[in-house]
Amino acid sequence: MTVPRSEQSQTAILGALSITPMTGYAVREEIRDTLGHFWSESFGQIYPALAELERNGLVERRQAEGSRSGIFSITRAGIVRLRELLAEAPQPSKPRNGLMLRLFFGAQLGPEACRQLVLDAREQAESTLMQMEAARSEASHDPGLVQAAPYILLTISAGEHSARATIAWANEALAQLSDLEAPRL
Amino acid sequence: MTVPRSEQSQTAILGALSITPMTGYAVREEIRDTLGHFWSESFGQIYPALAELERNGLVERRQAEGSRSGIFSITRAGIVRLRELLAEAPQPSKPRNGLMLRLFFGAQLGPEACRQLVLDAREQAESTLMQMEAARSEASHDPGLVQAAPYILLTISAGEHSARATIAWANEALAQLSDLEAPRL
DNA sequence: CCACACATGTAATATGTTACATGATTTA
DNA sequence: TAAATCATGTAACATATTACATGTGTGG
Repeated sequence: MTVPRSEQSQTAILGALSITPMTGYAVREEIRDTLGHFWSESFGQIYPALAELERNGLVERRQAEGSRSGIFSITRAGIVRLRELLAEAPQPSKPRNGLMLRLFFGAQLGPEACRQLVLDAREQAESTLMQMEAARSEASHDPGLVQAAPYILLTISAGEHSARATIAWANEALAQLSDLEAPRL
Repeated sequence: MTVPRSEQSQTAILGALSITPMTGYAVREEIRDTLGHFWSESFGQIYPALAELERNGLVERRQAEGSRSGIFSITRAGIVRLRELLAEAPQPSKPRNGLMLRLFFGAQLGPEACRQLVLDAREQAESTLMQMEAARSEASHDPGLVQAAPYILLTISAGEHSARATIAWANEALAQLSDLEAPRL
């Protein structure tokens, strides 16, 4: 029995290939562009993982004609494995929120710097919100995604809720930081 | 120049010690109990990091009298270093949200299992929300935290916003999953 | 033809968790 | 006094990023 070799990466990769066959390079682009807000994989994980998936017969590699690039597609066994992996309980990732760490010790950092951190966070959330809205219309209109669209929209909705919550929090936080900078008369 | 040796861990540890001196064991408990929702460190990081901080004169270790346990306290230089570290831009952590990964490929997993995942997420958010409310009254009333309280409350508020957003999203998602299970007549 | 994106892979490094070993202190 | 908790540390393992090496295809 081989070591789990990051089942999480396998799940993401098999999932990407369950949509359509593609190169390893494209798998990474796909994950970055569509799952980017809640998942990430680097080349250093993707290529070894693809090699192992191939050894285990979960994906197949075909040379595109007249090209050096290999197109990976998921096998029947790969689909079965993907469903197994998805059915496992999501392992809670250890949180590492640099913004919150800084604000928690904000008394050391001072209100000015904290204010700037919150402004940055709000800006980023606003950008995320716009990207989510773009992704929403994309997912709704792509005819290749009729099966997957309702589920993908669930994740987009989560991103929107999260971004809006961040913006609302940031506005409250900025008001409170102003009170700290200019203490009550 | 020594390798960065995870500046992030140093920040969290120096921050904890900036509140009050304590043992390495207590540092970990403190981080888990008060920063737990957005930060985590394991013993395997804390003890080596404390040893290096000591070598660099950023913390000092004193033996508690009649005891084998060492009490670490932050030095003047440690405070300076902490402020430097806090002033650095928070490095965005690569997201790995197992719930979203599963929902994204929910078409493979099926609506039933997705529904259960969302129910679990909602339950967890409700639990978080209660813990945040408890933390809020604790932080407001602890006389040792008068300086830090306004900043700590900022992070608690963020946790509350986030948890409420998750609950609202989950309710929407559950409604949409019901539609999928019982298709329109 | 030059720059850039596509494509694959490995090695070095960094980061992080878990299990283990060890023993003191506290509490039931 | 037995069990649980406090306390420190290390080693083995697991995970992940980055830089590098290498080459192909494509558009200006």
